[in-house]
Amino acid sequence: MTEELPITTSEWEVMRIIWTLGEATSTEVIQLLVKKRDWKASTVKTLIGRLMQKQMLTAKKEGHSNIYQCTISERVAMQREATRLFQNMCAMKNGEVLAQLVSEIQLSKTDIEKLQAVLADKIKDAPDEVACNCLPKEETRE
Amino acid sequence: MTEELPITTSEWEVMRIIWTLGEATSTEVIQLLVKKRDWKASTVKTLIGRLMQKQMLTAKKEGHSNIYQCTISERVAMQREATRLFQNMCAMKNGEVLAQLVSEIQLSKTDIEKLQAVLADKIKDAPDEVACNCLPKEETRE
DNA sequence: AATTTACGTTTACAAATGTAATCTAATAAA
DNA sequence: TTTATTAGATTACATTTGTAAACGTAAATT
Repeated sequence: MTEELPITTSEWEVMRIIWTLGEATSTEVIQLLVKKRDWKASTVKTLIGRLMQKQMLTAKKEGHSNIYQCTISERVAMQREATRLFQNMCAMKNGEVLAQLVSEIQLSKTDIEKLQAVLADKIKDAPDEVACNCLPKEETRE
Repeated sequence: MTEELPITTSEWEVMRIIWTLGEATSTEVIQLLVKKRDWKASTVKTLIGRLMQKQMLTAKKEGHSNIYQCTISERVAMQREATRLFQNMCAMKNGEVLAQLVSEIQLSKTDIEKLQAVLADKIKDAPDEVACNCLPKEETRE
């Protein structure tokens, strides 16, 4: 039973650091975020505390202090956010939005090739159009 | 100076209905959301009120009641959300996440072709890899 | 005309979030 | 060993969000 508590925007900053470092002490996280976000040390401590409660982080004691690790991979967390977002938006417009997004963000050659492969496969049984799912039922404007 | 107030998840439900209908009375929105989300009429009214404050909706008087319209297009709103999301996540992993996303969501043939065109163009000057931007500066783990 | 209903506005209230100060116990420095 | 510093835990507090009831006035019904 994986917990589904959402990670907030601020908490996300903390997670990114620990994901990237693999593990980290509060001091390390604080240093980086004080620089990046201009937060007070307390703020970062609070966020770490909340992430512990949400079980997004675990800590192993190292003398007096803790070393924190993430309980979920960055990939999985990102995937969840992205999927959740698109599921809450109009299915009919997802394609266009995605196209625009793809054109905006940085992608490596490898990323692009992977995307091309996925698309080449997907186009085989793609529908001619995707219906809008913004209204419940088949309520239509009369 | 377009206002940048974020639309919350609940408010988003209201917007989707009005976007789809083009314009709508509170009664219409209430009917649909009571059905879809099981909210009380009051709740929907509150959300409409907040969206008015955030200037995401405008109203034209029609007798006693109002007819609401969105001040921003669904496409643009979706685009913003999607862009904002990806900008807050690891640039290095965006590609993989996107690939997974593309494989999961519904896309029409046309959508796919559009994506393919974007990618074909983009691959020309794509970098070999995209750097992780989760840490500020060039702090590296020593 | 009297009454009920509908619609917009105001008020309510708990939980989540952003941001932080303070307290306490342990460790390091003097 | 006394003192200063650190690190985690507790408390704080304003704003936003989710969810809704109550209120006042215009409109529709009786």
